[in-house]
Amino acid sequence: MSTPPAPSLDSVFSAVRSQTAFEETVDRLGTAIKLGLLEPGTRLPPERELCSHLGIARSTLRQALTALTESGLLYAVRGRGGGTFVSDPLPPAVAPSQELLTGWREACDARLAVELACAALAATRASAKSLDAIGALVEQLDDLLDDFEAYRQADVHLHITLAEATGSERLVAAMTQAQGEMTDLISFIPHPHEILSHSNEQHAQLLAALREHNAARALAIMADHLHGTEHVLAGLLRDH
Amino acid sequence: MSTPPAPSLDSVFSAVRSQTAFEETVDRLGTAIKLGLLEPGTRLPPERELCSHLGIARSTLRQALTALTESGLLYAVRGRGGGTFVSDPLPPAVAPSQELLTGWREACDARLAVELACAALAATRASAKSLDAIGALVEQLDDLLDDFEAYRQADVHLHITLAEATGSERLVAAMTQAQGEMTDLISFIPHPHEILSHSNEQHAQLLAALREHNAARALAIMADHLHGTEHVLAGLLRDH
DNA sequence: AGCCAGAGGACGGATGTGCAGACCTTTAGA
DNA sequence: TCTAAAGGTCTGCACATCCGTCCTCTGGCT
Repeated sequence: MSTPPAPSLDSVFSAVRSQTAFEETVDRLGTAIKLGLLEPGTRLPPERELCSHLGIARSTLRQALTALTESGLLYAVRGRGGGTFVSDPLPPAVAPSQELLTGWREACDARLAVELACAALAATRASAKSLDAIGALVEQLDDLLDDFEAYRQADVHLHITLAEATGSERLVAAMTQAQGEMTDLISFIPHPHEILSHSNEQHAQLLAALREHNAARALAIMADHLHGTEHVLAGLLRDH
Repeated sequence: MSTPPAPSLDSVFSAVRSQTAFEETVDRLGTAIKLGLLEPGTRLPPERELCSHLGIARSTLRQALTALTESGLLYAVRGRGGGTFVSDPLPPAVAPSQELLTGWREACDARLAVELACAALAATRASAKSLDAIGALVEQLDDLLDDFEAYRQADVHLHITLAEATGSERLVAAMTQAQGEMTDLISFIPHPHEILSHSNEQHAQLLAALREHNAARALAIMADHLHGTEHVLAGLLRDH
């Protein structure tokens, strides 16, 4: 007896549609650009090199580059010394997609997972060098409290640097993706000076906790930090 | 000036190889079976139905079913009233793959992410019903301290139920995958009575924290809970 | 006994993705 | 002027997947 309460199998039998290499490439590069990981003006590696890095054929890579060029994120220059460059300035961001709006809570949950793990792990593993890199970003953020675009970009850098401090490539990739989703949501919300200021204070506190190797405290601060944006989003998107 | 310290772009330019629908299906079903989500003897939905649920063609689904049949996890019965069934008993587990052994730390990190998020979110969101389901599993686990196979299976159920309590489908999927990876690692480690007993005490403590809506405490307990297995693995796999 | 329905099993063509490689075009610099 | 380095184009092939059709088996109903 006591047949174990089988968890629902919806997740096992739900749709299994993996992205194509083309779509995934567009996604990866597009996100990297929007997050500022690839800054405007940056030159990408030559196609023949990049495609081997990505493990795809050049024709496939070119499909992705063409798509990104058409959406204005990249432009290509022919001839020797040419290449593919990140647009400068970037085109204005587009409104978040419907899927993202309806799934915003899940996106926040996914971010929560990555961020909490990074906070906990960085507290035990982060090298002094990594912590200094984070410290530099905290200071930098203090000068950007009045320019949300710039602030957000540096903020992304900080969080990705945190992920790198854990030494886990999977977490870095997950963090990048999570930040990409969040940026699409966040960029349309007003962020006054005092909000950003408070947010960066939390960064500083987090860093202090990491320096003390206090994982529990790092977790608490991070949870609080994320609660902020989630609360704002909840207010704005309640209808969805 | 102050060119922001660009995080390394390795993660942006790293390989992008998506699984085929066939592979993903084998994975999903195989993991579900190994985790006990699909119990031995269970009959799968008819192929024509299942393939539409999964959003793939029947021929593709059949490839996957054939692969799973050949590895002994499934068997098919022809004729009216037939179907595809989960083998009973299941074939003995195979040794963990080399990739998993070399990447065990990343697998643990990924699990940490999912589990922490689930603990934190369940503390605020879990319904009374969900909590009762977890409670039932905790009690059930207490009777299985001497049968690691059975214990592990119910343990997986508990953690997936925890994920379901958050209401986030993504977390449920991530938890399923994470548990699948961990099972391959864990199943070859000796787990004496006292270890399991201690582990289940932590489950009980976690449940208590969830009932109090005490997210911070839930996080702390979960972090501790995971630390246990990670420590054991670290000892055994240090050479890898 | 015979029919029928529901299940797995097998095949063949159509389609789209992706790969591999050769070749063309543009352009800066030697 | 020639060459090297870059993007741009084309063709052919391999393979995964889809879709539909038909076959085979088998328990239950008439």
